[in-house]
Amino acid sequence: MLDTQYQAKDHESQIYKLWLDHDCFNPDSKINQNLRAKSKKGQESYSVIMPPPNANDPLHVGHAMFVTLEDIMVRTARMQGKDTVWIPGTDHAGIETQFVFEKKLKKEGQSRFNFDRETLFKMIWDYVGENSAIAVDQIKKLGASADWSRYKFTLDQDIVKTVLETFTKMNDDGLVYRTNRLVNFCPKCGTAFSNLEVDHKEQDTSLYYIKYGPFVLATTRPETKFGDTGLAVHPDDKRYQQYIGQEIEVEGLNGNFNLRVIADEMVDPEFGTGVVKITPYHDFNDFAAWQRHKAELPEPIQVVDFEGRLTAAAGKYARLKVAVAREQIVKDLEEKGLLVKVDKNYHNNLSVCYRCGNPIEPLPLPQFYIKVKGLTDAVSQRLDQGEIKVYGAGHDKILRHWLDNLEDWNISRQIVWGIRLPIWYKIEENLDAQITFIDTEKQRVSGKLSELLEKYSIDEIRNGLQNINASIEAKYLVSQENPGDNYLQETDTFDTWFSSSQWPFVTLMNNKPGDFERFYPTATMETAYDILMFWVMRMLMMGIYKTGKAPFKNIYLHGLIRDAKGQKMSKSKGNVVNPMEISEKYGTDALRMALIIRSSAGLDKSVSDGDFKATRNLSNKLWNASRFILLSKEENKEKPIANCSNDQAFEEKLQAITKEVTKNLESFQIGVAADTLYNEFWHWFCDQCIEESKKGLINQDLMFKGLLIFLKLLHPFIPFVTEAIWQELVKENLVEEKILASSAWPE
RNA sequence: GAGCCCGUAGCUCAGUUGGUUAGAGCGCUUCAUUGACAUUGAAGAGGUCAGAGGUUCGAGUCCUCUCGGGCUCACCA
Repeated sequence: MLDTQYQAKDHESQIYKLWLDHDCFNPDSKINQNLRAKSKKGQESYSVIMPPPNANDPLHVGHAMFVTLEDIMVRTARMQGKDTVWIPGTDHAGIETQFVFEKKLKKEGQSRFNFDRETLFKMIWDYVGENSAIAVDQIKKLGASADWSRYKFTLDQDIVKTVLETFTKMNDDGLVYRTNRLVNFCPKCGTAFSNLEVDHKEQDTSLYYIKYGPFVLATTRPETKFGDTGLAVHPDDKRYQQYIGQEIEVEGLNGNFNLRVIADEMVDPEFGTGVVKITPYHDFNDFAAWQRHKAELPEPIQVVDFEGRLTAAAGKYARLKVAVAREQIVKDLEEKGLLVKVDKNYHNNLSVCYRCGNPIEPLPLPQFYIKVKGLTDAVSQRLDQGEIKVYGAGHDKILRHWLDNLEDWNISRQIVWGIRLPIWYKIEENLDAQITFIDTEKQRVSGKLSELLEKYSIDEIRNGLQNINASIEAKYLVSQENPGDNYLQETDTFDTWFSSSQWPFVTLMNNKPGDFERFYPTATMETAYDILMFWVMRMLMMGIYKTGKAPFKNIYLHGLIRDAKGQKMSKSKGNVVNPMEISEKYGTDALRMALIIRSSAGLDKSVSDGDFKATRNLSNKLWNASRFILLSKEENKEKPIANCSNDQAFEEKLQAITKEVTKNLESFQIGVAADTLYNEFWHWFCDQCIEESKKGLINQDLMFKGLLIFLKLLHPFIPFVTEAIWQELVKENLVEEKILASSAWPE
C-alpha cells in the first residue's frame, strides 16, 4: 500500500528508467504501435524538434520551461495516439563555447594564439565531450519524453554534411557573396558578429570639440582621427557653403594634412558644430557616406586593428590600445591647443559585444554574406497565408518587422569552434593573402603568403594555420571536398545560427530512414521569445528555402522566468533558480507544474519558493486521493455496485473537464489547462466528490474511474507522480494499460 | 525617435470569437479534524479590473486618448 506522503526522490529515476525500458518515447516501439493501432488518430504525425541546448552547459530554469512545455505537448499527442516523436539534440554553440574554453585556457596561462586551428578545435572537442553528458542527463531528469535513439549533435558528421550541402546550394543559387564591409568586430573575442549579436549600452562619455583648420568639430572618438578622409557638412548649412568641395589644411598630431569638405544630408546642422569628420573604416555612417561620395574622397584608412590597437597609420600612437590612445591623444591635442572644449556629460549608446560586454569596433573585413530578401519574403508570404501560426503576445508583429527590415546575413565567424566554410583559395591565385600560422618551432608567424612561401613549405603553413585573410578580390572555390594540395581552406567558420537554422530538417534527414517524409514539417516549434529572430526566423527562412515547406506549423514562444519580485534572474543578483535544486527539493513534477501553471504564451512569469511548495502539495494530494480511493475500493470489494444520486452529475462534469482540458491543450492554452486541472482535481474531485462518496452519494467504482481520468489528464504535466500511482494500480491488477505514458487519452 | 507588451485581491498572476454573483496560488482572520492527505478541511475578509471617453441590450475583454512600468529596434558624429 502507498505511503502517507509522496516522496518524489524515491520514484523519479526509477520511473524514467521504466519508460526507457519500455521504449515509450520511440514512435517505433511496440507499445506505441499498439497504442496507435487502437487510435483514430494513428495516422496523424506529430513531431517536435527540441531546441538544442549548449552541449556542455548546465541547464537553467529557461531550459526547464521549454522541456516542460514541449513534454506536455508531446506526451498529450502520444497518448492521443498520434505518431509522435520529439527529437533531442545539443548545440556546439560556437562563440559561447569557445569563449568559455578560452577563459579556461587563460587560467592555465595559455591563449588561443598559441595553437593552430586544428589543435584548438580538437581541444575544444575533447572539452565538450567531457561535459556533454551534463545537459542530456538534466533534460532526462526533467522528465523529457524525447526519443534518445534519435539524438543529434550539431557537429555530427552527417549533420555537417547536410549543412554544407545547403550552403553549396545557396552558393549555386547566387545567394552567397563575399564583400568588404564594416563588420561588428569584438577585438576581445576576435570575431565579427551579425547585427543581432550586438548589444547597446547607455553610457556617459565625453564629446570632444577639436579644431580642424577653419572648423571646430565634435567627436566621441578622437583616436580615429588618423583615419579621417574628409569632412562633411549639411548641404544647406549657410555657415559652411564656401567650403563645400574645397580642400582644407588641418593641423594634426602627426603633422599637417588635407581634407576635402563634402555636403551630405546625414549631417545634422544642429548637433555639435554641424561639421563631421568622415572616418569610413570605423563608423557605419561614415562608411555609407564614403560610398555615396567615393568620387570626391580618397581610399579609407584603417586606424584600429583587429586586436583593438591603433595601426601604423596612427604614427607614434601605433600599437596603443584604443582607450589608452584616446587619453593620450586628447592630452596631446590639448597641449597643441587643438582641443577647444570637452562636454563630459555626453550621453549615448555604446555598441558592446553581447558575449563579453567589451566595446564593438566597426572594422573593415571581407566576409561571406547571404542575401536574405528572397528568403524573408517567402516567410512573410507563408505568414500571410496563415500557414504558420505564432503564439506569444505580440511577437508575431515583431517577427514581421524583422522580416521586412532584415539586412544581409554575415555568416563568417573568426573562431575555430564551428563548421569551417567550404571555401578554398588556390594558392597561386592568392599569393597576396595575409596568413597567420604556428611554425614547427611553435612560433606565431604572420605575413603575406608569397613572402612566407620563400621561407616555409606550404604543408608547414597548412598544418599550423591559424588564420587566412584573403584579399578583397580573392578568387575562391566552393567545395565540400578538398580540391587539392594547391588550395588552402578558408579559416572562418559558420555563424552557429547558420547550422541551427537548419535544425528541423537536418535532424530528420539524417535520422532513421523515412523520418523526414514521416515527420516533416514538424508540428510546433516551442522556444523562448528572446531567440525569435536569431533562430526561429532563420529556421523559417532556411526551411522554406531548402524543403519548400515551412519547418513547423505552429510557433509557441514562452516568456522568461523571473524571481518572486519579477526581476530578471542573473548570477550577479544571486536570484537564480537552479532547476536541479528545485527538482531535488520538491520533485520534478512540482518544478514543472509551478513553471507552467497560469503561464501565458509570450509573457514572463515570476516564480518563488511558495509556488513550488504549492505544486509539490498537489503531487501529495493526488497521491493521497489515490490512496483513499484504493483503500475504499478494497473495503467495498464484496459489496454490489449501486447507483448513487450524484453519479450522473459526476460523470457529466468529468466529461466536461476532459473536453475542456483537451481543448485548452490543443489550442496552446497550456497554463489554463494546468490551472483547470489543478482546481477541478483538488477542489472538485477531492474536496467535493470524495466527501460525497464517503456519504454514499457517488459510487465508489465511479470514483475510481474518475481517478484514472485525472491521472491521464494530469500525466503530461506531472508525469512522475501520475506514473508512480499508475504502477501501483498495475501491481494490483486494476488497469489494463501497463504504462501510463503510453496509455490512451480519455475522450 | 519607432514598435511591441503589461497595468485585475496585500504579493505573484490566470481570465482566446464581449454574456449570469471577476478566479487561483501565497499571505491574512475564524473554526474544524481518528474512513486519504496538517504538504488537510470549512467559512470568511480583501477588487469602482490604472484613469477618462466611446461602441454595445451588455465591456476586465473591442476602439480612442492620458498616465505608469517593462522590452526591443534605430539613433547625432
